[in-house]
Amino acid sequence: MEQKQFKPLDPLLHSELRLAVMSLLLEVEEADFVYLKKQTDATAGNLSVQLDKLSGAGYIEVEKTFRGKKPCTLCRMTDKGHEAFLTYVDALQSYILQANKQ
Amino acid sequence: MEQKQFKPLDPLLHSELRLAVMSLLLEVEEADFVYLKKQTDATAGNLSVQLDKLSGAGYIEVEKTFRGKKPCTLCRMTDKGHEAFLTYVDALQSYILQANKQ
DNA sequence: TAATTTGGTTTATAAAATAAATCTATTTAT
DNA sequence: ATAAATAGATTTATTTTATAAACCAAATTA
Repeated sequence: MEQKQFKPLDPLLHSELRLAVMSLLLEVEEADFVYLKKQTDATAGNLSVQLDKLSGAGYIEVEKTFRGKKPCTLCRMTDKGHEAFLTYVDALQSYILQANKQ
Repeated sequence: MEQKQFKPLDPLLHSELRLAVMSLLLEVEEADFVYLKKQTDATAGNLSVQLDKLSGAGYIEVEKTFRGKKPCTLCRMTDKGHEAFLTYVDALQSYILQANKQ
């Protein structure tokens, strides 16, 4: 799909949960595991895996700290992630633009 | 992800190739296999599978005819598919709206 | 002190995407 | 006429992803 008409969709972002996480991190700049889990309504296992992928791609930074005695996993979007997200949103337009005109 | 903030994304449409096909069928109302293959730059195998899924969901109609002596697979979007596509595009907005504002 | 809850990770399973192989019929070249 | 190549796909196999289930350690509650 390297055609003119449709721009390729970054597979790392073209996932419901990862997209939701990135969307949240764009708003808040920093969020912990529990917050992300609640906002996305994801299971902990799924969230853990998807955060790993985003982190592995360098789209988010993950910092493991403690809040009091409990572990606390903090996430924030990197510049690279920010750029990738904007590129993804732009690419999406090539698929849905005429639908918006309906 | 049945939360208020993020609307669920129809898994049948949340696929690069199926989304591209639907996007094309929204424009042209009717297209054959070869045209869809060229416009999406997909492999024939992949396209065949994804057309089956869209057809199985009732999002497109597939008519097998002949053009001269060669087989010709015609596709068009159904009302159900049209509705699903618009709903999908609307749901997407809940993930990417703030990005558009950047 | 025995459950239960919190905050996760790891492993296993199911589903999806992609690629490779195959098939039928038709052209084109020999 | 026959072999090789092309068109238009489908089927099967492989890889990748997503999801769910199981698990773990520490902390809290009963």
